[in-house]
Amino acid sequence: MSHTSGARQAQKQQTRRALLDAALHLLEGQNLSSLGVREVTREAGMSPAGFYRHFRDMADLGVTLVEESLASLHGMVLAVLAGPDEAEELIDRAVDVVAGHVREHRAHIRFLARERHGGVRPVREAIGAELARFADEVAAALADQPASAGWSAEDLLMLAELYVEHLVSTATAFLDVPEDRPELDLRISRVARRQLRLISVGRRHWRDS
Amino acid sequence: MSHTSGARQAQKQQTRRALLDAALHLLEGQNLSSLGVREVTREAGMSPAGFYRHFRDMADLGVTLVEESLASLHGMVLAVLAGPDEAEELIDRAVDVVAGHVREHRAHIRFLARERHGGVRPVREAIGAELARFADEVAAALADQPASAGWSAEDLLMLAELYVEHLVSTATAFLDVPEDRPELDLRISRVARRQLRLISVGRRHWRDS
DNA sequence: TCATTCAGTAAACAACTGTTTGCTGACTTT
DNA sequence: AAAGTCAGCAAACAGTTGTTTACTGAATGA
Repeated sequence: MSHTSGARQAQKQQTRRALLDAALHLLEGQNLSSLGVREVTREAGMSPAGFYRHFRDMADLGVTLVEESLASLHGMVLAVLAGPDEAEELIDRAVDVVAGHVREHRAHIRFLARERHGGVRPVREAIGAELARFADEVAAALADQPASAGWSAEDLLMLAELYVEHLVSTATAFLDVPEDRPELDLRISRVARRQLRLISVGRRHWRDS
Repeated sequence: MSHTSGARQAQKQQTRRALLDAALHLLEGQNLSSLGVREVTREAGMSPAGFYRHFRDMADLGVTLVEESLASLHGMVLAVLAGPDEAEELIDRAVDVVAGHVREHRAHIRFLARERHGGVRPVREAIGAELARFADEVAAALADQPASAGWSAEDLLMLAELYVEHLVSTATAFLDVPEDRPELDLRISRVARRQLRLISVGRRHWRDS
């Protein structure tokens, strides 16, 4: 077994990163299914053949990007859940965290939105599976809240899925804001907060049909 | 001005349709940004040059597909809204209509889901603009319901956007069901109904914070 | 020090791409 | 019946593509 750190491995990781960054950059303007090996290596400043020292093919690189993107997204979900239990505060915090996350990881989030239903099967499935995992985590967190007393596991999951779906759609809404109209961010935040509040009202009155 | 019907125009429309169908078929497995002119004409059984008698380029064909797809989707939205006012019935009806629509227009709906955040700007924008129009229509329909008494226009729109977003995500959930697991449709319907019910509970208790 | 490993390269492969050109022949108009 | 229109075609254009091959030379391990 070879060491993972050495001048050798370090160099390799560095050009691997260059490939991933080049791909991520190019993917801001196109889909993974139209991204070419030569295109990426050209952008990364290396020869086409070098690509195959790191990835089997483009779908392989895509799956790696999914893992990266979802790792940061996962951090965000945990950050939201770790907040206060009180509904109002939690909602404000959640929307702010999403807005900040999109601002700081634009390319990754765009990639996820674009490839979630995109034309590359393994990538699509990796995203779907991970979003399902998020929903499970959210459901588990909800179960710990006092407001969930008397809720069935099934209903908790359906609520969690509603939250995750809302999170995703809010994130993509932020994404679609043109660079020159940053004031739209405020409207998105306001609407998202109200929608979450409405859902939380529904949650509070769920039992008395 | 030439007649729109004549043996001439009829033939033209027919091969135009063949091109659109061929594209729609190929787009089940890839993104518009990777779809080639030659690929489409080959599938449609004609020569590459013929393509340009009908479309300026692929993005142009894509926008045409958006119009088609959204026309049928629009019909669906109207069908949902035209139902009974009573919440419970309306929810059941809405979910059934979505399920049926996805079953009957799979390729169109998949295309919309795939290109909504896809890499072809004009297509993306056409979809976004039309979804916004749907939200406006839903908001207008909501305004006519007695349950909306005392609601501001802004809140009605935020509720309508929540509904539209939920409709879209339900439709894509149906899409992702593998051909050999049709029993999953039932779970999706059940969850979607409960989520809509929860939202409608929130709506009913919205005013008393 | 010397042999080995291996990330990155240059070159070549056949196959593919979008688009333009001039043409043909069936339809349409006069 | 003659003249005109125009959808679809074959061929050619200059590129591009993914992938394999044999190679180089610096980092590694003995």
